[in-house]
Amino acid sequence: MDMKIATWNINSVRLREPIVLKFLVEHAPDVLCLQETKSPDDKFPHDGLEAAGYVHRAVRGEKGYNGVAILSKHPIEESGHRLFCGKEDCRHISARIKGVTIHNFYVPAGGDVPDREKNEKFGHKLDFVDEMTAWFGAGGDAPDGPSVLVGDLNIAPMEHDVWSHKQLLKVVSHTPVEVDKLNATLASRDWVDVARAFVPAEEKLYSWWSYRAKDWDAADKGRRLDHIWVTPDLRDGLSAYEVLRAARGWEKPSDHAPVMVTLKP
DNA sequence: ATGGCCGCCCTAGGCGGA
Repeated sequence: MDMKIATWNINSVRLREPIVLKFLVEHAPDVLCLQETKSPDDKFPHDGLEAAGYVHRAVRGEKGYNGVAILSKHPIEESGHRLFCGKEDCRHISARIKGVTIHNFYVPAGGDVPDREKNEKFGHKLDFVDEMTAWFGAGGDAPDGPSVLVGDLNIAPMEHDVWSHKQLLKVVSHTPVEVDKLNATLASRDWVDVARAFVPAEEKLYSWWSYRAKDWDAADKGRRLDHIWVTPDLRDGLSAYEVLRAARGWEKPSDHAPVMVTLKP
């Protein structure tokens, strides 16, 4: 049986519960990974999601910021999380579902200035990505076995993952130092970048459009910040990939669109 | 042409987003 996995930076799960439910009804993923839930666990909208059929949930939230969650139609066989950069912030959660370990990440945005001497948020972001690389790499102790890594990684690595490569080279999310570090994470377990297994590298592909643009759709100054990676043992099972761009235009939208992958056994 | 926008919080301006 196929397994459809979606990832979505929801920018407040309580405010956007209606469009989460709309997405679940219309696209029926087996698993939905959320970031920026901005909700303590005791205020998470469990009831609506339960009624929608997502009766298995692993949530890790805090007040006001960050927060990740994995919602599933199928049992969560094991779940866990790891702390990064020695912080208790809620930026990672994992769940094993149907034998596949799913990692859901919310990588720090990194602030405005791409210089760790002047901006400690940028340093935090770089260190966070380094720690991911070490954890998944040869000396790390991340779980073995078929795995999927999803989330808002806040880095658009390739030239056509941004609307203007040249204009964004010094903008946090597309600087060479960030891209190099993300590529090191990608290499740490020979992860497959699912988006680019389906969409040629020369084709523009985005998952995020700023709220500040007057007309996000017409301006189309997007970035591909949301990613789905799979371990090589899952490569042959990849059967579909989609960025649900339409959701960026829904009522009270998130600035990120949901991204989906379908895996065949 | 990035920012003119968002959402959160001990309700109102500051913080974080990217």
